[in-house]
Amino acid sequence: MPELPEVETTRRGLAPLLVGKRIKAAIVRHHGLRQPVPRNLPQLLAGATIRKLTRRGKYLLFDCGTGTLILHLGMSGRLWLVKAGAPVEKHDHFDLVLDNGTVVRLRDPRRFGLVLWHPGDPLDHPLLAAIGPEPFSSEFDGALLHRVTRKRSVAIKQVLMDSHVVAGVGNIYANEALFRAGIRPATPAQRLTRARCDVLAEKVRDTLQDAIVAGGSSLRDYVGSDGLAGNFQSQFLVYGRAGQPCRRCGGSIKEIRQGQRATCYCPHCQK
DNA sequence: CGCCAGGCCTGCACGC
DNA sequence: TGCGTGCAGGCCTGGC
Repeated sequence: MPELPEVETTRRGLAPLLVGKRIKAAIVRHHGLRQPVPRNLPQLLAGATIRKLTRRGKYLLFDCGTGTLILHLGMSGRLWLVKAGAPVEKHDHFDLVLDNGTVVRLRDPRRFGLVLWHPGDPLDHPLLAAIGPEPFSSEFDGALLHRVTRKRSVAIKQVLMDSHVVAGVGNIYANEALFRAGIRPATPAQRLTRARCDVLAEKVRDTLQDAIVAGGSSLRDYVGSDGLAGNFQSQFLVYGRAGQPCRRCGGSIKEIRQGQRATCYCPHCQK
């Protein structure tokens, strides 16, 4: 499911409902996520007040004063608010029970998500410390893309999806941004000129921004924290459109595989 | 049955 | 030897 726009949509939907609220209890129904959920998490969270809800890459960070609850939605995770007593379904692995009669619920069928605790500054957590700059920060620009690609022969699409280069860009938005930039996904990264890196950085930001405005993309079962589906998928230019006409030139969108991931592009518009 | 799916970490092989 | 880089595999369930 979620790349940066979906995580940010979730954050924006939940933050006003959670910040300042007190956690009555935390319920872990399944400890077997990508990493084990800490056994003592309920004790750490009970009685804490949520001070802030922020995001770093695809990680959600709940500032609880004494430490931070770190949450990742993996491929199939969804986080939303339900009323206390709402029926629990098969893959509802984690609940934060608030003292106002609502519950923050994590559902994650594939269990590639994470629920972790970190005392102190969450950005020091090993999983977060190594992440590249936020795409909307001034640190991420064409100069950075140009610098980090100089010695890399791997395809530019795989560089975009490398979270150590830039945070939050997954398969969908890498495909879409490359189309907007007019760059072939298989282009060896080191062959991009500085000018093309400038365009690409700009298009990455534009694509993510447009997706956030649309409330993210809803594929399969993803819905936002408010239960509403995002609709950026209706604006996809290439992702999932193999064999369909390019919205710009009318030619046929092509699909290849890169690193076991589907890549879609227009051979005419992307060089 | 096999293959595919929005993520991302680890370990290994390789070349400089 | 050490480092960066580039792959493949693994973690899971569900849908086609």
